[in-house]
Amino acid sequence: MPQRGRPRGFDREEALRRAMEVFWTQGYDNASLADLTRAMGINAPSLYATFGSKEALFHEAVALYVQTEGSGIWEQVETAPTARAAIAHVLRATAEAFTRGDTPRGCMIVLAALQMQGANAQVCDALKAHRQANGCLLERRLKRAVEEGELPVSTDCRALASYFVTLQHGMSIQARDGASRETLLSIADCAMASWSALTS
Amino acid sequence: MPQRGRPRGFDREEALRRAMEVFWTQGYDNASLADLTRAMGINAPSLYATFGSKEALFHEAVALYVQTEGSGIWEQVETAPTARAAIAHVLRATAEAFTRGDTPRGCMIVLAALQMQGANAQVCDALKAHRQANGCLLERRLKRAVEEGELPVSTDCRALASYFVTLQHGMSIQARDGASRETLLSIADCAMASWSALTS
DNA sequence: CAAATTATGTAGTGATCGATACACAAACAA
DNA sequence: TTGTTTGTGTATCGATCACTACATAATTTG
Repeated sequence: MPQRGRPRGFDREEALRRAMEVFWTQGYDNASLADLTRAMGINAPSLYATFGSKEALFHEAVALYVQTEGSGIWEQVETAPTARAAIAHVLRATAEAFTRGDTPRGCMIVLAALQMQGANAQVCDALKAHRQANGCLLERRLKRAVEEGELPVSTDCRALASYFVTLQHGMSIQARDGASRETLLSIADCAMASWSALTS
Repeated sequence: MPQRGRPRGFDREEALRRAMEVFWTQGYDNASLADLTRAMGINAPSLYATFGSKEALFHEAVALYVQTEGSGIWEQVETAPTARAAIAHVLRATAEAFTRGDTPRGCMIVLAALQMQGANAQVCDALKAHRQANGCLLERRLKRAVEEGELPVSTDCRALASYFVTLQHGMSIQARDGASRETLLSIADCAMASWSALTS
């Protein structure tokens, strides 16, 4: 039995993509159901029947964001030949992704929900977990570089990972404030110019 | 004539300070009038008679924040003997201010309003102006350091200022995510460890 | 005293929030 | 056909939003 009942009159993935863009630009709280349904081209009951609730829709939108937009930034961390190349790619890909022109500026994971009060606690915690996962990813890559001899054993991998991920978070603010791609790339260059000083 | 009519029944500055803390922790949108009046210990009509509107109250709260909380971070930029000392102080003072314990974590200017949509545009622009003013402050200090011979004339002051201010913004996210004072200080140390590599 | 002025508390404004009740439409199963 | 299942559109729900009308309290002025 393929399907029962009346078939859905819209593309679920396309609607989710539209919702992601709304959450990305406006954040979780500021994205009203009216904004979402207008962008998705559906009415509220269809949204609730398909996605459950505004919060469930947001979690799906975050998953889609990580899978599509975020992958170009973080996917090569493990496979890059060196930790230096991995982090250089993260920073440069960030500068490019945040100023693409056809997508909102900055990172949805950083910008969509920062005030953890009351009902938004779960939403905020989910984004926080994603942010911290990125930090852990960098830290693991740095530790591997120490094991492989790329970096000295005295390297403080946790501090270094925090440093780079903090810069990457700050680039979201800069992008939202209108920083150009050249500016963001120069920031990435500054960070990498100090690589040898940081790993000695 | 000292004052006419019924005297105000509460301390204006104390109420403003309470409002600042609410905006600081919850952001502009998420801070409801019910939250504000509860924290300030007054009713809505008193708030409107004294401050005009929620937005006007927010602007006053921002001014108070810059004057009280932000001053410890930025006030020594001009007077510090060297640009290096100025920026080192900014980063270390940031790490300490963001993890004080008796105040909300992170910077109100960075965290209080990031989604510039519709009615929040003016609020968002005001914070954006403050953020960019900090970047310009650092850039001017670096240019002065070039003029004074502390830094070589080849120094890209704008890129360097963007780099440090981006890191400072990212520290707000880290602080909100629970980073310890030691972690934030290690981030500041990483940035300063690369000073000589960045200024050559 | 009375008049004028300003602040406060109660109670409510219309608008919008996220979420739904309900009747109807569109598919399949029997 | 008839019954079952599922999606859609209208029209709303109670709660909360920022904000205020209005009567009263508290003070100074005359």
